[in-house]
Amino acid sequence: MNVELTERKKKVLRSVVDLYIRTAEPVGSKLIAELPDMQYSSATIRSEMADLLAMGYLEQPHTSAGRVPSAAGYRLYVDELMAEYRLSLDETKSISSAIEEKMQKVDKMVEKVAKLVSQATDLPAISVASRYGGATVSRFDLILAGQGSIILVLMLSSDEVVNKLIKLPVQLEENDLKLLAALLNATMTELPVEEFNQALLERVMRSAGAGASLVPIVMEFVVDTLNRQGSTNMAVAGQMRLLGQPEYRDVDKAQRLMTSLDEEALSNLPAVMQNTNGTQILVGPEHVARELKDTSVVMTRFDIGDGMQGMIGVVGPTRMDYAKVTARLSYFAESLSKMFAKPEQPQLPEAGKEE
Amino acid sequence: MNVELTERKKKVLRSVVDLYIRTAEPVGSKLIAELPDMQYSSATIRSEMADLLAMGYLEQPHTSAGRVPSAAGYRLYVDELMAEYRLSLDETKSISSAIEEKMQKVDKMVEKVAKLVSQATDLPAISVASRYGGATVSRFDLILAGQGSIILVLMLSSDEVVNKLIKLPVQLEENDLKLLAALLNATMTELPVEEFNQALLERVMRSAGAGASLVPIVMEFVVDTLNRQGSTNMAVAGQMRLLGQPEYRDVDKAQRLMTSLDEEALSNLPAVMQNTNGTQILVGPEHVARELKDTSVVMTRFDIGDGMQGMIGVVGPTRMDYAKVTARLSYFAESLSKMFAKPEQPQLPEAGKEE
DNA sequence: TTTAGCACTCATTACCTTTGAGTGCTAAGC
DNA sequence: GCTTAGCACTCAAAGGTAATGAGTGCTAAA
Repeated sequence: MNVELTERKKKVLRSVVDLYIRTAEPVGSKLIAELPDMQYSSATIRSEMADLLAMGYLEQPHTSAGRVPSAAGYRLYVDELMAEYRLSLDETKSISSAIEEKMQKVDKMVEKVAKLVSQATDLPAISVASRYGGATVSRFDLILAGQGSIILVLMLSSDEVVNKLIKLPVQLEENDLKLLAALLNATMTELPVEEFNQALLERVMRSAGAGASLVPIVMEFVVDTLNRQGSTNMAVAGQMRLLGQPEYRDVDKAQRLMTSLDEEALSNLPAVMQNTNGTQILVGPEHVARELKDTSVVMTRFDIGDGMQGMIGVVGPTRMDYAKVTARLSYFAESLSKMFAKPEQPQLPEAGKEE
Repeated sequence: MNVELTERKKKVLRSVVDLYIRTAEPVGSKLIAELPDMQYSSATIRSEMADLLAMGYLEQPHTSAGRVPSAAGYRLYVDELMAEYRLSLDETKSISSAIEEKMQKVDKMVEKVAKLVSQATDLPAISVASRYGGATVSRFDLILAGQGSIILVLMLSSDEVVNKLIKLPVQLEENDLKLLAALLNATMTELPVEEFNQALLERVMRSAGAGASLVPIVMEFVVDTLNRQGSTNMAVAGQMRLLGQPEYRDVDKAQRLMTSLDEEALSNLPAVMQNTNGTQILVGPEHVARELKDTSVVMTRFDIGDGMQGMIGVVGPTRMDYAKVTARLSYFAESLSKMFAKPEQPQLPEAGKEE
């Protein structure tokens, strides 16, 4: 359809989007004409805007109102027109120091990241972490803990360590445990989840001797853990920030969007994870989702070590400050990747420091 | 001031509150007169209501409007007038089955409970868990995990088990670890957090031999863990549900309340924890908090085993269905207490079940 | 090709009127 | 002496109309 926009048209379009992002009000020709670096009169702007309207880049809420960017307009804006937003030193600093505070476990981390991103962008944020490879157990340990309690420690291929306290009616000796641990290590390490079946259970139990009654419990826990590992972990934070946006003064609208977030986001994101890995922007109706029409999503991937990848994103009105949001999100992703790249520096002896 | 209310006045007051809770609209004399078990005419009701107004139990938004309960009116209502709400079988079932799904760790649990409570009451909910006694380490274990990695396993006095993967540049033998573990168990168990000081560190390091470089790392982790154990854990969920309430159609109001929740709740709750341990209801201006005027809080304690106590509560408009909310909350608290009372039933061998 | 000018459109706002729910008071009834 | 019917009065909410003004489209001149 349209071959190419003239430079002037682009300039006008950019101005419209910029202004609309700032004010959330339809922008008129006069306003643009008064912009410092705009050398044409409002009449000229008017005719340019009429063209842009015809081309589908702008929309008109009603006859005598200013113009508003259409979805296509936003698309063009984010793809070509948008000025790079340069993060100020303050901004990078506050993001970095926020991330600095060590994140403990992965599931906790996901929540914290969501919260931080939401804070940094003043929009609702989503954070997802998921493993691509299935983890396996790389090592079993059994520790006797007194009064018939046993601690089961699993070390996973992902270098994570999980444990479970098992209270057994049976009395077991230190030696029984050693034997059982050896057996488990011999038969159950490096196995993907799928292979933990009834057959394996029976085979192992037969050789287990005194500790046989422990085996099913161990297996259940292993399967549980590996499944949990494989699953996706996601968190939403700062939903309330939507209310700060003028387009969601309508409570019903805000509510509808927010309730759809939990389920909706989930179904959308896998698709994105497989695609490009820069920052991705979904504008309005491009969504698969049903009623997120005047809503946009900006998201970025980041690397976590150990076979995991993460994604952070924000949700907001189509009229959001894409430049700023993108910049902050990217910086966030970068910082996170960096942080995970040097995990748990071989720590130098230094005690008593607290978060 | 007022000595006692006549039965009839009480009946009228109860009707006003009941109706207002249902409709969120000022209630007029005619409406009450038409109530099935009300044997007086609207004129009589009117004069009774005038009295109640004078006594401060009712308020009048404007001259020609119906009446609305005042804070004092709500207070009287929840203290004396409120009819017990009987949970239906359906309700108890859905609450129970929601809780049934095992909650893993305490911090995860807090969030889950908040979510469940919010769901059950359709209001924003808070959930807090905190330990009263300081935990101690009751057992140390060190496990060699290949490539210079060591797994440190702590068993706490609360029966929780935590671990940490330590990557050390130094190479340590199985035997070194055994010795170190024995040393740690001899010197660092049963100690409250406060005693982990520089002196202890130095003393232990002196006797540690080959594993000396590990000691500071272990200690840092221990201190960290014990502090975390002592700290309060709290979660807020379902903030968005506020928007469903007509009094918070005003977005600004909802937003103000919600932002104040995070900090405010924190400062309020300790006070309550120490007080009564039934269900407690804070009505409107009784709050310590600043701008929670037409907001009430209903909360209940519940027992977690192992030196912990929990609290669940909801936040909502003063006009909330106290009876229903209280009933559900109490049932929740009971179920939770019960669940924690029989933790981790000595499990019978049974494998392959998943959540 | 650009711009000034002007008639026109239409959402928003302000202002006024109407409506009706609900009250307070008084006088009659039980 | 309670209770209740009746009635004038109040006032928020709803509806309807007019004024306002931002912004447009078009035309004619520069």
